[in-house]
Amino acid sequence: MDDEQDTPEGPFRASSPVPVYAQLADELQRQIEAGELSAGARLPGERDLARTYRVALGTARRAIQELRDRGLIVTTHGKGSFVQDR
Amino acid sequence: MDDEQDTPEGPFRASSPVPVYAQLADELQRQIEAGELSAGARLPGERDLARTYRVALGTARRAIQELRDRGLIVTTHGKGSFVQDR
DNA sequence: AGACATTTGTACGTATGTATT
DNA sequence: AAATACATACGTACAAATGTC
Repeated sequence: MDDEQDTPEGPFRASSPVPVYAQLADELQRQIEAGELSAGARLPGERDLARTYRVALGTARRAIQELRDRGLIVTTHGKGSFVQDR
Repeated sequence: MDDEQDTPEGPFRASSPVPVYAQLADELQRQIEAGELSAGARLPGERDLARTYRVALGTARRAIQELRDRGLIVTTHGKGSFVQDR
């Protein structure tokens, strides 16, 4: 079934006390810990994430920064963000 | 002479290999290390910085984030950014 | 070398929400 | 209640790094 990219995946709500960027970061962390995103795997691009989860580019970037801060991924200019080992 | 707030202070140039936000962070770090901003002192607000240095709000915020990352200041919601001891 | 596509980085500007005083 | 200040969220454009052809 190829119904995964048009599923809204979200929706994240701004009314939550948890910021949208943190909700997205949490969701991605869940995917990493569930093994849906394995170590070494590349995350979807910022724009892909923004589209998929219906958030602004800046919000997607903020979520990615959050994951970097949590030590879960490493980002390289021109390449993408990759899940860290451990 | 009170000519300090209308002096452009900058100007920072986007043509530099050093990003504008880093140029601003460097300038503020200089002021801190020169004692122009002492430990415990509050930095100008983000919007003040943006106006004074003629940069966008987001760029001023980025510079402040940079100083946080460098461990030079601490920011508190609703209060401001304060120079750290040491 | 050069062109091209993809992806992240920087910089701009605005509106609204939340915390502090 | 009001003023001030940081936080979040939106959207856009161009620059820079990477990889491929």
